[in-house]
Amino acid sequence: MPEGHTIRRLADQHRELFRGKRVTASSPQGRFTAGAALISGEVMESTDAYGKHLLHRYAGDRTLHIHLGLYGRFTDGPGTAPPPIGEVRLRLTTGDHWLDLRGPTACELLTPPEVKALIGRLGADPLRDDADPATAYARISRSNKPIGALLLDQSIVAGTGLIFVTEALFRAGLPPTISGRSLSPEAWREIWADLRALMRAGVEVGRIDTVHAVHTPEAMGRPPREDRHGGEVYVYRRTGQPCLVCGTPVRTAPLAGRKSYWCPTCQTLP
DNA sequence: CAGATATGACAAC
DNA sequence: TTGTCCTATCTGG
Repeated sequence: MPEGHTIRRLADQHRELFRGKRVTASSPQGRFTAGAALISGEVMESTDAYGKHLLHRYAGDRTLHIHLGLYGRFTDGPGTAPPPIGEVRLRLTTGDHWLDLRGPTACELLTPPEVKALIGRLGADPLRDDADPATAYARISRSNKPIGALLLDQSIVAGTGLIFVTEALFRAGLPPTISGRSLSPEAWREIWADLRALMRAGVEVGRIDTVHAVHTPEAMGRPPREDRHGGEVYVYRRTGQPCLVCGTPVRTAPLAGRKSYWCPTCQTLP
């Protein structure tokens, strides 16, 4: 669920729902009671998304910082909120709409300097116009680490997760294991532009579809297929299945504590 | 019903 | 590199 496109959509949705409104906040689960008390009754002024980090800004320089991690989810609905089901860390209500948050890695109030520090340690976000891809490439081209790990490093590129990285490397024809040092400036330009296009499409559609969302010759005429994550992909989590382009079985291997997937035929050395 | 798994990140070895 | 955390859902028995 949560790569950068999801966070951007949530920021847009929450802005639409709550900006300029006085919200009531609570923590039915009890793990954010003190924080909820501080924002309850305040007016939400704006929302923002930096990489995978979601910010709700309230009057009085109070910023709610949320990071969904691997399991975090929001649910919402119109009208009055139903009795909380499960572990609801945070509930925001206006009377017109309610919003529940479960399972986040982070749900905390930050001071302005803390917000600045948070944003400062994030790399280039393909979904933001203020992103600086040149600095990201400077880090990449200086590293011996595998490109797959570098693109997942949020201090280099922010908002990319395993699906976007895996799929962008497939589309670039590069295996996830080549070193950052071996990535040419041209290859980086192509990957950066592709990440921007793929993630923007993800924001539009609300799911990741790297096969159809951005036009590619091999995707022509292929009907969309629902995956577990709600989209369609070339190689992510398709271990052993035939590559959609050439038919070679998709391979997998550990990568920086995660899993990489690639087609050994389509993704060759630069 | 136990166990495995999940689009993430961090601390501790 | 391994372990830990946060929660829900899907699998197999």
